[in-house]
Amino acid sequence: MDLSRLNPEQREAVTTPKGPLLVLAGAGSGKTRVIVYRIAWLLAQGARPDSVLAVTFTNKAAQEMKARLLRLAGRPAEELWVSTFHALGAEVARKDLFRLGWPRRFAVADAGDQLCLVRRLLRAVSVDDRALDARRVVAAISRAKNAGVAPQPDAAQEGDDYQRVAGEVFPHYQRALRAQGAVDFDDLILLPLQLFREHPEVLARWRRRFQTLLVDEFQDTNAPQLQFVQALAGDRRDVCVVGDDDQCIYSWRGAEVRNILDFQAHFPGTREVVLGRNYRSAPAVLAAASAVISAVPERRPKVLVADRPPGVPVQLVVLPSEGDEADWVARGVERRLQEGIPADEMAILYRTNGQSRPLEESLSARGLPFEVLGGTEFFQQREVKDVLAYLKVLANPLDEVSLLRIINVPARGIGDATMERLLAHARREGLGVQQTLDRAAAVEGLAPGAAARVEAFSALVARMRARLRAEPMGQVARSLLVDIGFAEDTRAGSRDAGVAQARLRSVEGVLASLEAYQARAAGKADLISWLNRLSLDAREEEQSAERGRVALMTLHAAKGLEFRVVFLVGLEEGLLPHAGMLGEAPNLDEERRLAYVGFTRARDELILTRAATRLRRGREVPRTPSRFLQDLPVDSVVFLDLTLPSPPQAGPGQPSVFARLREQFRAAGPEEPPSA
DNA sequence: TGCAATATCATTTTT
DNA sequence: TGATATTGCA
Repeated sequence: MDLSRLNPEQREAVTTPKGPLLVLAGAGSGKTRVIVYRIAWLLAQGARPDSVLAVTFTNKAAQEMKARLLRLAGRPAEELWVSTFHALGAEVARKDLFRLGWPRRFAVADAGDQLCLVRRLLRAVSVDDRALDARRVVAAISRAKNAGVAPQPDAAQEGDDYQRVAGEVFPHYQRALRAQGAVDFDDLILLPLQLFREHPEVLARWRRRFQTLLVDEFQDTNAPQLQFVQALAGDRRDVCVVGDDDQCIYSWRGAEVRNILDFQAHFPGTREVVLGRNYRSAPAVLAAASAVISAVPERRPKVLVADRPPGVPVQLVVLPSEGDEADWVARGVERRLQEGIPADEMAILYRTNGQSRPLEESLSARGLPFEVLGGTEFFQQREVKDVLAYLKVLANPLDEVSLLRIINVPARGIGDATMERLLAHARREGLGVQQTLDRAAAVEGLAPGAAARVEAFSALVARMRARLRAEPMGQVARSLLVDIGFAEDTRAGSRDAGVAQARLRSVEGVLASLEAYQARAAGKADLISWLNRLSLDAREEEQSAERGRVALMTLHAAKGLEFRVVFLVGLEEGLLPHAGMLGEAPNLDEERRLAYVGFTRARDELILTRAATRLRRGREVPRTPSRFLQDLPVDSVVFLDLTLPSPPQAGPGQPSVFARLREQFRAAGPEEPPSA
């Protein structure tokens, strides 16, 4: 085992004997390297590869880690279990969830399913759903579940309507999920925990299976995830966790920085190693990043020591509009490509997914190779959702949410009135929706024509399910879409032939992914596992496949990655830091950590941009520079103002740093101070 | 019931 | 602005 490429701290972390170990690793200090080497070292010490479990936060990180392990440790690494919390939870659930009353093949409800379900329940509970944002109800339910508390209807907190509504809907929500044989994302952690509690033999089995645990990005774990780790670790307590409190960016999802800061308390006797030498970033990048993060009050102060020769300074550029911003970034990408920097060594990062569009347009216009990572747009297209709903219905007869979605898509004469009667009948008779459909003729008050259409639909579904048992599922899916005239309907429904084409291409993408899975899984491919995989691990193919492209992604998605050149766009108030949801104060410290994560992705060059105006709801709105820019160290940053000259308006109460920026702008040429 | 015109209204991050 | 919900009409 060659440890010569590690520094003393890294070596200590890698070779610390078994037992609880906390590695506090600053950005770029070789965190992943330490985990990978430690695993290799454990194997060299005689650990069985299949007894080692490494947990990461995202699938991207898991794949990356696995690849590095294969390079370092060779064949044995194939047996290692590298997984995300949720994928691991799904695996535990898959084996034993039936003990808690779920069907053996349960489905994972994704965000869209949750939303539809909650909407339906809100209506059923007859809370006036108009005034309520179902998404916030979903969020409130999730928050309460992860806090380990059922949402309380008797709101002690009168202030929060959503908490009250969530409390009211929650029991129905849980019941409905289970009735559909489904679990949500939170359940993928919570239900295994319940299994562990109520069926000790299940826990014992998994403890026997995994002798050694390693967890990356531990600062982003929430309470149930910590419990999960504790449960698996047992008395053996051979747990190594790695993380950086400065990079905790998921507190909105219940992440507890305290999990890492109080690790000692959870695992007494923990050895601790601090990695503070930064191998990744040029000093100017590091200086900017440190300046921004050090304004966070509650953090473990740490100094990242740069280990590289000075590079180019960080650039901060102001442009007139978001279109100009995108163009300027695209030009920058083009220039660097010409200079020989590979496309996949560059990334464009932003706070929100919506910001990718102008960038995509500008890059396309120049014919530059890029890839948007992790965008949700694909799965939000109506056609994609419809097709997936069809497949879900085929896979899971209990999935009523999906059934209701597609029963009249394409329009087949089953309208609201018919559905009302069917659902009322089902409720009265205590029947499932599916059963009711099969015998629609028996439903009173239903026009014979309508009943016939319903039964025809029901027969279609039954026919497809039957074919699924004998034929490859990709083939069945295709023939289903032909049968229902999906393509024609899509074409008819969109004015523009090009748009229809694009939509059908998306659907083709879904089918292709299904067929790829089928080919990979050979004989034992089934629809439910594919769908669950899709929810757990969306877009896996694209992610690893695309090389040689500039990556576009959110700051959250960028965590754990690094690039030679990073463009971070939209450094404006309301965007970074984000304005948060109406009524809810944004967590400024978290936004700051997010900026820090973005900055520290850059190895050689960091380019920050902002636009003086941005289109918002079609209106051009003036923008204020991000407050984080005030903290940039002037001697590590060059400022560039590319807005059109206009009379400077010195607003009162401008922070003093803007005065300094203004000085620089004057010196640099055409000027325009950041507008207030 | 289905379609098209009109009104409304949005505004994070993700497993 | 552009996506979705709702309404009004055939």
